[in-house]
Amino acid sequence: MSNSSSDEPGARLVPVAYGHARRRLVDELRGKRVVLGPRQMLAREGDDTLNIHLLRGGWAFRFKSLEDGRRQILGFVMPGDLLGVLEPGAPMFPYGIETLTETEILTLPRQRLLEAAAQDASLALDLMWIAANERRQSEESLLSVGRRSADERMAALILHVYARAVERDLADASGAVPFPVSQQHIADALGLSLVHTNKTLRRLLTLGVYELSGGRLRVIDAAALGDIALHREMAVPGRPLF
Amino acid sequence: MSNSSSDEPGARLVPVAYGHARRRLVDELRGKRVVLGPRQMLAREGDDTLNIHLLRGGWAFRFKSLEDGRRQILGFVMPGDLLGVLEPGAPMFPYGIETLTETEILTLPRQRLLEAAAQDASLALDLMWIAANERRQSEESLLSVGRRSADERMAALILHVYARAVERDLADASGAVPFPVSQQHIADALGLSLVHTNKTLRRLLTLGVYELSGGRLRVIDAAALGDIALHREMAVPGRPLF
DNA sequence: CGTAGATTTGATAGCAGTCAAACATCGTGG
DNA sequence: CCACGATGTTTGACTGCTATCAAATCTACG
Repeated sequence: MSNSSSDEPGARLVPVAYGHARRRLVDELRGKRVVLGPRQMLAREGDDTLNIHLLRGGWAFRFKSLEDGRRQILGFVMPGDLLGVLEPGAPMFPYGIETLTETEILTLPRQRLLEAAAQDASLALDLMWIAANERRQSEESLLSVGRRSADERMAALILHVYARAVERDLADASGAVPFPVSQQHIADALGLSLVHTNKTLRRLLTLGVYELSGGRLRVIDAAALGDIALHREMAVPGRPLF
Repeated sequence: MSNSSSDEPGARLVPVAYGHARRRLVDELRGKRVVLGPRQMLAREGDDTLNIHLLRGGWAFRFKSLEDGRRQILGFVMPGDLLGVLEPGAPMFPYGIETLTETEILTLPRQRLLEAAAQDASLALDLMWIAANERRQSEESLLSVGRRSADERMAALILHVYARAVERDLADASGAVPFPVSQQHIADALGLSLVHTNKTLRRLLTLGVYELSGGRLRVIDAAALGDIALHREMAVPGRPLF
């Protein structure tokens, strides 16, 4: 990932709270920084849950798959997201994680994190917030995949990813945000075939409501996309800053 | 919803921990017991999040819908489940809740619950467990709806609902559990049309792997259903008992 | 340049949706 | 006890959205 400054990547994401209790906590938990290249598996379905990862820079995605290879992308992961299994007692990852770009990851021993949360209600509440928020996002996807047409799903995905990226200050001056995915990834996120995804993307493109090229996405007409998607999603404020 | 004994309904669900700290907590939070008939809206999409509900008896479902009426059922809710928005800062319900049977509900003031969690890390961790577990279930559904065929989805749903109900001791002597839903509900849960749901249900029925009638479900051949669904889902132990 | 991966397009197939209507079930009222 | 209406289930006919197949570009890059 590219942070032009010499700052630790991702640091600007947490301008206020970083350096607060969390910093100490992260140090005490003996997190380890790791840098991964693109297309690396951070976790496979069924892996042990020993570690929890904090994505400091770069993009990845979470997915589940069926034995015959069909794959469903559960969500795209961007800097600031937490990756791991929070339920104490769950021995295995229920999903896999693969990087899309070079990523910087802070790996924490899960046991220590959960123990810390057992001592610190505010940390536990933060983790609860995260889990609850991810459930919300999953359920938004479930609505899309279950009940929206291809066009509608695409519009909803574009809006969702864009809003989330903007929220995290990933937009450049022109309003474009990174979205380093192939059409195959989009297809797997929407439950569509690659070919149909391409045709859908192309059809929407002629409407001039968004741009997607070179791994960057720009929403031009959010209202129009919202109309297409029959979409009225609202982000929840108050995300904990790690 | 019938407990022949004079016990408080649902009490047998928590044979060990009930009467523990949770009981006190529930009392202190000034929860109110409410009984609702079938087909009652416990919450609508967009409702304020003032209350969190604990389902003590009966069944309900959570759903999201699009403006034109299409509806996606996010999950079926059975005794012991918690219903509410955990993210502090979220003002509105992102989904609706409707009862399927007569239900008994313990309604808690959300603010008090969250405040209590902020004081009590073990409570916060329990809530985190619940949120994380619901995310897991949503994502299992997402895989189904996104990548499984109608037959596969149906098999996966049957297995999932059955396992969850058995886990909560809802099975009778014959191994049947309550599943008080219409085919329309199943259709909305699977992202299928009513007609196709009927045909799918009927097709699977001829295989003799399950029975569903009179609002009760019995799995006859779980292995066969698992093969159909390409399914290898595992429940996580350690659910908090409220 | 040559090769691998990604995008695009056209043709065809099929799973699931839609439409329409018969049939079943059940609670209610005459 | 049966008629009636409302809700839910079942079937058949037809449609169509999306998948699949095949192949032609396009792009990145060693």
